[in-house]
Amino acid sequence: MQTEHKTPASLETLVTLCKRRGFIFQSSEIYNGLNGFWDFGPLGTELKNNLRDAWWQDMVRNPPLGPDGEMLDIVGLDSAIIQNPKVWAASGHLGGFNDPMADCRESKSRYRADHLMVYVPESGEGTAFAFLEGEPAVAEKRIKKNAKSDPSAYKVVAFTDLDPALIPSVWGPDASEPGTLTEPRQFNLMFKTFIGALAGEGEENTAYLRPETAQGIFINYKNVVDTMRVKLPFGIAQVGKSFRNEVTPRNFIFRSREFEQMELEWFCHPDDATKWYNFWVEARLQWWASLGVDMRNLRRRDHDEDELAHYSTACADVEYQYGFTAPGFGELEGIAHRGDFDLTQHQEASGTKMEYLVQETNEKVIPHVIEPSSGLTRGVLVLLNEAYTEEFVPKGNTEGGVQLAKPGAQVPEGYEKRVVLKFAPRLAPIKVAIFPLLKNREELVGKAKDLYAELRKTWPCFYDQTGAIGRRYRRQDEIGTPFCVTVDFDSLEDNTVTVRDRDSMKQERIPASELKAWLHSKGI
RNA sequence: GCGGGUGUUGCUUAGUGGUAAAGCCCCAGCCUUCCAAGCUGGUCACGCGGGUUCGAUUCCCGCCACCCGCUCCA
Repeated sequence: MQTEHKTPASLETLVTLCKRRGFIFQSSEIYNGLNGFWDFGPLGTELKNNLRDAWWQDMVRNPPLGPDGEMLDIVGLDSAIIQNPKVWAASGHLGGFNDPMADCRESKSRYRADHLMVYVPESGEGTAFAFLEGEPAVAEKRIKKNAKSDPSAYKVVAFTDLDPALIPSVWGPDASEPGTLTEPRQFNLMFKTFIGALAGEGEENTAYLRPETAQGIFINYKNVVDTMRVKLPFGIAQVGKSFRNEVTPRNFIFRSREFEQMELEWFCHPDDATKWYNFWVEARLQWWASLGVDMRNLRRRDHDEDELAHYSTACADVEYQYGFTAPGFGELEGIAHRGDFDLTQHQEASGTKMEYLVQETNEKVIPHVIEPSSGLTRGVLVLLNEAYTEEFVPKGNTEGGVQLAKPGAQVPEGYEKRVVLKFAPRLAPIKVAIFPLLKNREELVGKAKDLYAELRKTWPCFYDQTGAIGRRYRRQDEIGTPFCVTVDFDSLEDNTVTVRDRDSMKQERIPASELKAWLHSKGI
């Protein structure tokens, strides 16, 4: 059945709901928060774990069948967050991205500070004129025109060596007045730390929090090949935290400085790499759809050649129409064809041979790598976006059914608004809620608690006896609990219970003895 | 990092140079035989730090966080 296409929820709506219902909190909130960091509350933790477990189940333990219907071999890994800094030198994360940069506030240009030179008046007083190394003409012209002076009255100083107090009097290369340049700043996005309790903050003690989980896989590639009897092609998967010192964390948990990734590195023969690349792009798109994400909100976007990263020969993103990007799309997962870049880099930097011997042909190859790299944190945001639904439901009963609320529409006469998170049952933080119909009847309460004690052995459950039954249903709707079980007076007679479905709001009477089997059949 | 905006309880709002009000939510009690009912009571807030002032949630400064636009996203 083709369902109506929902309008994406605004970010503000989601942030508010997440806080109110215990999904996601601002990190360090009681100390005014910390930009770019978020804490997962009780329900957010369950949701995130469920997404992670679904990925692990569907990628490592029971991956999809390959392009020729064959079973794939993928093994798991959990590498350290802090690795030898040489890893990041070899991967390219350190080199070339570690230079101090200066911005021009006016022209918005960004300069490598070590490429900027400055004409400073010998007297030390007055405007100084900056120019790009090797292009002093602009500055010399200005000295004559604006300072009515001659370059010989100036000395040339590197911008990086300039007294910071003089920066406000520096005239940038393409500014229309002095004082628009910022102080040089480091732009490396890796978090630095220092190893050893007594260690100083010297270069020799510096280490980095990993900016991606992928490198932990590459540096263990040989260990896995030597111990796990894997044969090409095979995959190594890892889920874990990564850290990037983003210039601008934005959009709730979409871009945060601490986040989680779910990454697969698929090692294959170079001749087959294109085939596997295409396979994984399609497989990953399908996987998100299998979680109940509306295909109309997903799309594949192939990177243009000029936006490919230095390591990549092809890359496609799985994009999602987030509320804050709509009608556009934002990245959810990237599938990169990394070629043999990483293994070759580590082979050269470490001296460890990364070749794989293909027994059948006695051929030694450095495998090529296809990397489906997915954001677990972003995945949670997608699930929340996708699940969030506003509906109009008839007051007092459910006979009139439910209808999707249009943004800004008035609630129709006789209806009221319901907020419901329509998570796939597999992903819902709480699977079953158990209620006694009334809390002032001991028999109902006792039986409901017995049921709760039994069900919580198997599933995350929630017991609630507070308020009217309808209120309790709505509370569960708002956190996405797929099933509510109510013990009523009939239950005392014939040992049946009612199970109320979150989406249809319909009830079904089930013998208590069959409840577990019934719930299992619903995919929770 | 730059520019603009915002900041009163969990949420939505009111208000004031003399430390704050309401609705919803939440909690407790009563009631209630299935979809946010009712009654009674209750908890909870002026983002943080300075300054001015006898006194600041209110005025000023700084900071922090969030939102929008740039920038960034290897």
